[in-house]
Amino acid sequence: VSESRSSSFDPIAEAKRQWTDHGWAAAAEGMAAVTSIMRAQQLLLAQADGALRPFSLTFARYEVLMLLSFSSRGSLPLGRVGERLQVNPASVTNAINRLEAAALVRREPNPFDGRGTLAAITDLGRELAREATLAMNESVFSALGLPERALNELFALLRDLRRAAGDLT
Amino acid sequence: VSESRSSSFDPIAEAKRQWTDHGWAAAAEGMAAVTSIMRAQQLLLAQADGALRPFSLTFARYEVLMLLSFSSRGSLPLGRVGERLQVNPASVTNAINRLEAAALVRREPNPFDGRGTLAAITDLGRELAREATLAMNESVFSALGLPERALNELFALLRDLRRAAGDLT
DNA sequence: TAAGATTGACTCTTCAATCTTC
DNA sequence: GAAGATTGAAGAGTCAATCTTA
Repeated sequence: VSESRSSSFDPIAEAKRQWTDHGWAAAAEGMAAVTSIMRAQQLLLAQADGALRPFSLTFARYEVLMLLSFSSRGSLPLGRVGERLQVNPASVTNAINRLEAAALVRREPNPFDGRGTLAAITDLGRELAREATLAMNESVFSALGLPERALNELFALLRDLRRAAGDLT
Repeated sequence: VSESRSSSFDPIAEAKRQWTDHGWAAAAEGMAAVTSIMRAQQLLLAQADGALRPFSLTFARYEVLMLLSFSSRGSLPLGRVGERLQVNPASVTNAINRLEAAALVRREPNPFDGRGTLAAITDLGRELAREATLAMNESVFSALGLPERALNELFALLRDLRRAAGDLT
């Protein structure tokens, strides 16, 4: 195995080596893949939150805002938001509370279900979502430093992983 | 574009379509890759925490324990733990507090630096780390449902991404 | 009885401020 | 003054319990 001659040390590659040395070779690839995903998420989340800070948004709330802006009526039942974003009902309540406090979203009663509540994006919310997306596209999504082909491969591999994990039905 | 005929609906593929429709095609692949990583991390973290629950460990604390068990002396300065795991000093303090409360780790003064503290793994910590790893290998790392070749590709792609993000020097 | 939403308790993370030692 | 570590406050996530309505 050749080591990159520049001072590059990868903790995950090191862990993989340890796994093999301890007789867990069969799980070493999976360990390395899982740990890589965890670390990449951490880095990307920090970048995203940084890009969104000027808009007083977090990535979680940005996702909610984009989901609403893409919905055909500009509003969705809170439960459906949680489904699509795969987060707890409690997290949705929290996110909508903050978005509502910032006047980016309004709560409305669900006309089809007296128990339900709709989250409806406001004009201000649409405007902020557009601006935030420009920032996200420039500072995060277009700044990953990987060629398009690699990004598509990554998407495909992770889609398989999500499918195997029971996500995506 | 062909739709899988079984009821498979992928929110991320849908978002990618929206990105293209809104004139953000140049960033669509990056958006899909980033969102995929976020979602995959969420799923894997839930699986990991589930597998570690019988041991009263979280993934964060499990990583600390493994790092210490692999270190040559069985102990490391807290600062180095944070470096390797890429987490805040405050998070390290918290994790070590819990591990110490469970008698899996002991704090010791750093003989080479009066300001510093070492985290040293105990025999109990080593034993629990071994058992937890068997569970993680079986329920998570070997249960991803992807062929070894795909896992290696995933690792390589994410290593490139981490490198471009300034991780990994 | 079940489903939609909210609340409160707890965990984990980050940030700013602080304390000790170099 | 700078570095290692800790503390307290705030954000965001999960879980269990609760309230209202179907």
